[in-house]
Amino acid sequence: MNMDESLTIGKLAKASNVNVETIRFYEKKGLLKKPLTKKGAFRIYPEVYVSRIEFIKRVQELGFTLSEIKELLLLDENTKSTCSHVSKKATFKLEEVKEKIRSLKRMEKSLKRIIEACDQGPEIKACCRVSDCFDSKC
Amino acid sequence: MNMDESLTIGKLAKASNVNVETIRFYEKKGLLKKPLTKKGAFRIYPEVYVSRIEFIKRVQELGFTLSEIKELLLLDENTKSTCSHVSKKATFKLEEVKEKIRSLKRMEKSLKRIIEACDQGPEIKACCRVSDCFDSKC
DNA sequence: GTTGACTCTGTACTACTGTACGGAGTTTAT
DNA sequence: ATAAACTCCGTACAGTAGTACAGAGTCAAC
Repeated sequence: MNMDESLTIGKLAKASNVNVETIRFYEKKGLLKKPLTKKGAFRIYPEVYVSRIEFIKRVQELGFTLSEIKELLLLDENTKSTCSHVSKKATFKLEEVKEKIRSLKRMEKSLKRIIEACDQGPEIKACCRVSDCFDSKC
Repeated sequence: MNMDESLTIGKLAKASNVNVETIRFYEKKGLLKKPLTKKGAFRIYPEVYVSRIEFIKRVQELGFTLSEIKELLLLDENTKSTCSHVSKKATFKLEEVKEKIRSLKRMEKSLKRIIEACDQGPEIKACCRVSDCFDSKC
C-alpha cells in the first residue's frame, strides 16, 4: 500500500507553508475540522485542506481575526441553519469587505500621489501625506 | 487664559475614540510623536493628532501591523531621506495595497454569490463557498 | 525487531497590541 | 487652600495568534 499520496500533518504543513503546530492550533480553534481519515492514530488530510489553510492565511492578511474567519467558513458549512441567517451574515461581511476596499483605494491614491510627487522633486512632497488619505478633502 | 481649546491627552483620547493608555502606547512605539506643546508637565496636542490616530486605527483594520503603519507614517515625515528611497518604499506599499484590494474583490464576489444562491433556495448553496474564492476557477 | 523519522497530547513560552492600576504630582474650580 | 479631576510614569495583567518542547506513542524500512 503506497502512502506517498496521503497527507500527514507534516506534509500538509509543508504544502500550505505553515507549521504543524499551527494546523493543530486551528483545529483546536475550530477553523479546521478533524480529518475523517486516520492512519492509526495519525491524521490524514484530503488535498482540499491545503487551500483551506491558504484561505485562512490570506484572509488574515486582510485584517480579519481568526474568529471572524471562522464565521466566514461557517457560511460554507451551514447546511442546517436557515438560508436567511446565512444571507444575513454574508451581507454583513460583504459590507465589511466593501468598506475595506474603499479604504484601501484611498490609500492607493495617496501612495500614488507620493510616488508621483517624489518623481517631481523633494519640495512638492510635503503636501501629500498618506496619513491624510482618510480626510474628506483627500 | 481659556484652555477649553487645548487637547490634553484625555480629550484627544475621547475625540479619537481610543484610551489614554493607547495614546501613550503609540507614543512609546514611535507611531505618535511627543507633542511639542506642554502645559507644565502635561501633553498638549494639536488637532491633527485626532486624524493621525484615526488613520492608525483604520489602517490597522486593513491588516497592517503597527510597525508597518509606522513605516507608512515615515513616508510622510521623511524630509532628510532621499526621494528615491521614499518612492521605493511607497511603491512597495502600493503593491501590497493593490494585492489586498484584489483579494478583497474576490471575497466580495464570493459573498455576493452566496447571498444570491441563498435567495434561490438552500440546495444550490453548496456549490459556492467563500473559502474557494482564491481558487483559480473562481 | 530495532532504528529513525514522524506524530500524539499537553503545557509552557513568546510577540504583539493593548488595558488596568498604583502612587505621585498637577490643574481647575470653588 | 482644598477637593475633584486629570495627568504622569512604570509595571502588571490580558487576549490573540501562534511557537517550542517534553515525553510517549506509532509507522516504515531495513
